[in-house]
Amino acid sequence: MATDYEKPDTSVDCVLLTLGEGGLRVLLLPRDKEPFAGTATLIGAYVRPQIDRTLEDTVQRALRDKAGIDGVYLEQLGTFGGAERDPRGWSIAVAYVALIQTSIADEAERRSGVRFERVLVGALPPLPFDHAEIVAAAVERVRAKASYSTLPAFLLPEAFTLAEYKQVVEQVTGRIIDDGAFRKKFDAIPGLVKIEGAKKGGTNSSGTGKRPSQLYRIAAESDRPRMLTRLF
Amino acid sequence: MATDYEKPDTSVDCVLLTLGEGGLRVLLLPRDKEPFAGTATLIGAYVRPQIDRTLEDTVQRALRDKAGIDGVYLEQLGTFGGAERDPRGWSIAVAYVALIQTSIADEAERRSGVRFERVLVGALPPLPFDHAEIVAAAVERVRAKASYSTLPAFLLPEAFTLAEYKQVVEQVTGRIIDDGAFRKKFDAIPGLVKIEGAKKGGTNSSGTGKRPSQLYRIAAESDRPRMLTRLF
DNA sequence: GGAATAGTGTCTTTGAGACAATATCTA
DNA sequence: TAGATATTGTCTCAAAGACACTATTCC
Repeated sequence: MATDYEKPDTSVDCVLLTLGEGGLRVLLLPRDKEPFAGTATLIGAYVRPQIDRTLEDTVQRALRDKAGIDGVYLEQLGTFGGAERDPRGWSIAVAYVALIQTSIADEAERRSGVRFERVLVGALPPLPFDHAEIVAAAVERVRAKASYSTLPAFLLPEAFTLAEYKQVVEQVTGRIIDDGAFRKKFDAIPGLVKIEGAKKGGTNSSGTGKRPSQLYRIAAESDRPRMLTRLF
Repeated sequence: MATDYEKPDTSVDCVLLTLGEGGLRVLLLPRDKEPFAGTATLIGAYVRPQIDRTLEDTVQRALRDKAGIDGVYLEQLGTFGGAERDPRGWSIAVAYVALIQTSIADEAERRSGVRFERVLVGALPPLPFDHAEIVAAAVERVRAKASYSTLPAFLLPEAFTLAEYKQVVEQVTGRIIDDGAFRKKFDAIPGLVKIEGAKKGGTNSSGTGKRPSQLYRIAAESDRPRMLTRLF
């Protein structure tokens, strides 16, 4: 034991992001305890030294226990601490971003009975504590990294087309990218590889796509996004 | 009070960086307590809810009390937590980077009697805890931001020449930049402004510079680095 | 063949880098 | 005026964006 002073409460909070109608969505769950019981919030947990060995352990435990989600891509976002952020007093929250594909969220709901509130990041309801600020930071981070890393791939299924990847980048950054330009860059991205085989149906809205398109996947050896020098 | 579980120790650690012979240097101080008493370490302090209102308060307090340094530019770096990093048990350290000009460090030493160990970031001695990892992250951060923000200005005196700024960028990034190219970009950087007046002596090693050069300073309204889209 | 999307090629413009030329100071 | 650094201008090359063109599939 290292100090005689009172210690702040320490927790983690996870901004769970996925794609949905209209773009990037945060997955929220109703709080089960006071204060703000019943209100939709980020998924979090207190750090429990007896159970967790690392901070990421705490996050994975929270996701597993509260959301039925296992082993996803995590990125530390920042730490929010102070006397004001929680009405109960001084607290520290280490915030993380998690990116999952939509089907994982669907499965989790089916298997563990949870019901996510999936809200567009641009239309957040009022959130308790400083969770609105945390979500804003998460969106900012994802937006930035969408342009210079392979992070968007973590929002997509294992196999995805170039058009789908492009659509994610466009949705997240809000910029429309020229198809030719995108394709040139895309081919050169390390960390993404072609899968031999094509895909039917196309990615368009009408559903009745014509020419099938090449599928890609994240290179096996990289379970985290590859950093690159400005792509799009 | 929010949990019945034991809480981890929570502290902040500050990577205090400055320029010196050979480039970027970390300022370390000998620890005054066990474990590792006497060993050079980062400047840190336990979070004290009774004293501090925010995490930055804790950092500023540590810098003031232990290093005699006041009100510097701070940037949160990341949070390091887990069961292994401190032999005393589970702990969390929120790490910050602080950039100061050399003269501030000199003054602090003169006024408060502390003696910094100023080590080149490329030649660190063995550091206790996970401080080596924290320093590495800090250097990485500064290196990256040197190219797309006005962060290097925080390592320089209030007034500096273009050549001095360029030298910082080169020292930090390790790349040599063409003078003409640098100048074109530099002129366009918002957040830096000309001071009407020149400077004698030049910036060269021989000391006997010839033509004086224009001085610049950080624009008054910005006490933090301006983010830009890739400069150098 | 027509419709619709996938993928390629080309042209133009922009900007970075290399480097030459000029400017301004001190001694 | 010589020497040294500051500052500007010009040329070249490569990448980015716009956009036209070809390819492949389903109906």
